[in-house]
Amino acid sequence: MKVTMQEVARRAGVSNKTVSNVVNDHPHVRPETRARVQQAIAELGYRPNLSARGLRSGRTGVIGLAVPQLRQPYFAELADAVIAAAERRGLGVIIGQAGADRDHETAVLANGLRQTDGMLFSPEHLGTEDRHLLDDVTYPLVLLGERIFGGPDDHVTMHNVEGARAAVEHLVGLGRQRIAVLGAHPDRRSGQMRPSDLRVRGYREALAVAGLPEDPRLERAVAPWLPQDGVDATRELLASGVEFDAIFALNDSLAIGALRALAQAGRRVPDDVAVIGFDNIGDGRFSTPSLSSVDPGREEIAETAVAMLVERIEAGTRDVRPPRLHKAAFHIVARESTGGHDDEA
Amino acid sequence: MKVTMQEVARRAGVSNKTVSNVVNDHPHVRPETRARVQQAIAELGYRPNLSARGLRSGRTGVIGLAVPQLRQPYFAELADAVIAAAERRGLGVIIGQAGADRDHETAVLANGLRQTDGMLFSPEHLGTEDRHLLDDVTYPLVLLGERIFGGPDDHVTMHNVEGARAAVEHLVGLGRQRIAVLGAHPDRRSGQMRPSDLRVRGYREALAVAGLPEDPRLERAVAPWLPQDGVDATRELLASGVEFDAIFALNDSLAIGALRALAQAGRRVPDDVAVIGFDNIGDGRFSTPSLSSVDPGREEIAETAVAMLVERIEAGTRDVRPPRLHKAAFHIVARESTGGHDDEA
DNA sequence: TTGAAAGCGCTAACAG
DNA sequence: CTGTTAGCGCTTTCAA
Repeated sequence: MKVTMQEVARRAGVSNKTVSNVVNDHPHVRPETRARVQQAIAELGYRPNLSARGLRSGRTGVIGLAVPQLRQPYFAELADAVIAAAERRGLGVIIGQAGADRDHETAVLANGLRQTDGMLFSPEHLGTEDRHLLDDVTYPLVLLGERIFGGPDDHVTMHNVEGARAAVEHLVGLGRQRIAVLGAHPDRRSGQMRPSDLRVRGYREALAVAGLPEDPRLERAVAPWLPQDGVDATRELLASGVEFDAIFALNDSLAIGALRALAQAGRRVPDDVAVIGFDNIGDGRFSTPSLSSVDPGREEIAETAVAMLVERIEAGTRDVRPPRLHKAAFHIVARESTGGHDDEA
Repeated sequence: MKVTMQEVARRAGVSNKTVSNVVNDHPHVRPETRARVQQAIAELGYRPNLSARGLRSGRTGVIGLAVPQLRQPYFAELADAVIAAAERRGLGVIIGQAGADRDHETAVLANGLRQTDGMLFSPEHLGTEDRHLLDDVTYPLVLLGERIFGGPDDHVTMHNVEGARAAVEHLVGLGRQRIAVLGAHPDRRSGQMRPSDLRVRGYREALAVAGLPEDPRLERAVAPWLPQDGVDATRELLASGVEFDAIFALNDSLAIGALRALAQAGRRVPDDVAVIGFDNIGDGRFSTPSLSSVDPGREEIAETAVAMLVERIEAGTRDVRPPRLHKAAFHIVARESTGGHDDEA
């Protein structure tokens, strides 16, 4: 069942050092010796014990990824991309769900995920005011999203402001004048850098550029950002009686909820109301109508984050280099919900 | 940065054995000694090295989960549930994507996922004909789904035949007589136990019970089971000119594609065509119309699979006990696409 | 180019 | 109740 390097060495008539060299593709092994060792490995079914290797080398070959919940499509797709990026580098990925509350998130950050060389962390509840928690972190860490700023860690994020602005400009370009936004944060403390704050900022910038007035009745606060919340917010918007001819939902789940509530209320999309979301999750391609969105560059985010984490891990310590910030390229995906041509299905 | 048990022991004025006892909640430690050790641990910021523990104990405290792709909602939700179940037992989960092809799946099975005590494996391409691959597996393994039968491993799966039959009976109960099925396997080799084969069997059983004739034109082969495939299959069905008043899609992604294709073709759901899927993924609640489905008991599957794997791991060897098969309880969720009351949104 | 041997940090006998 | 000690399987000097 469990074969050790010793046994392979004995079988091949060499020392374990030589076996180790072969296993790790070190040079300076005579071809015939290598062949003999490889045969012994095959015959015995030897598989290196990664715990021992990890103990010896101080590396586990595994990175952690902490997200709020995998069942949210955005995070599932992100995890998919992260796993693929890690696999390309021969790394495994342990996924932790930091869950619904702040305490759980704090615990995940404090403990890291077990058995990993470093972690990618996408906080939902922790903010810049919790920056001090980062001081106690002893492992390489890359943050996803810009919830926590000012720490010593690398960040990989998206163009929240610019993407939102482009989304609203897209609506303006369709001639829409009364554009509602869904998903502003209920707690409007200043100085926050939550995705909601940034995307609302982009929304306002676009209005300003277009010379359209801001109307507080069009800014709907909702949290969290699940489809049901989109349904609720849209119903409230409809019930409020305020006129609107477009909705910018701060993520696609909200937008999908909005599509549903609009359909139930008999509003046609995009004729009566144009709808655009944010994230470009897979579901948006097949909703009815298909959903326009801001594609935030998920693959680029995953690839860059893993690359940065690997660099930090290989550098050995956490703060050798100044923190870096990478923002992935975004683009607008126009589908039926904004009158776009049905691009795919 | 890295504190060892030795240092904690020195600081607390005890031996490392005592520290070990404290860390692992072993009994027989005087409260005051325990307190002293805990204080030393806190002061030094000691964290046990899991590689060392793993090397010593032969356990890593991590299990593997191999699925085709995390971006498919069914697998994302399954992974979500598995991670939660594992976390309850203090275990981590490494997720591997066995991907699109058979070779990759074979490789994952052969190698296991690195650094794990055992694996949950949900094969998509491997079938019973590949059962011999299981002979070479040396780690505890629990299979999800019934693609591979006859090996020594535990299985956790769903009531594919019964669930499908119930779905079709639901449609029959609505008075539908011309029920199409989407997602039969293109390669109709006999003796296969693929989900598609089983669900088609349930479909036929329900027709037989209802006294409805089978019609090959109503059985549409499609693979894989992504939304686009549902769109394509539904378009072909429409183009074929065969009459139908209901669609049973073998999974929800296909069903969502079908809803889309029907909407584009101007067919009303459920008035003209009732639609039901299988899996009860989250998206179905918010599609337009909301999607009826068979809920396969995902939580139960995850919980049972993890429990079985833990048992196998603790038993030590792979074939101490005869293989077990667990099928989770299912139930029909009736939503708008079959004229059901809109239960949630 | 290969061998011998020393640990990595932890757990579990075994002693006391 | 607590200390001593021997490895777990691997990598890696240091020699040969």
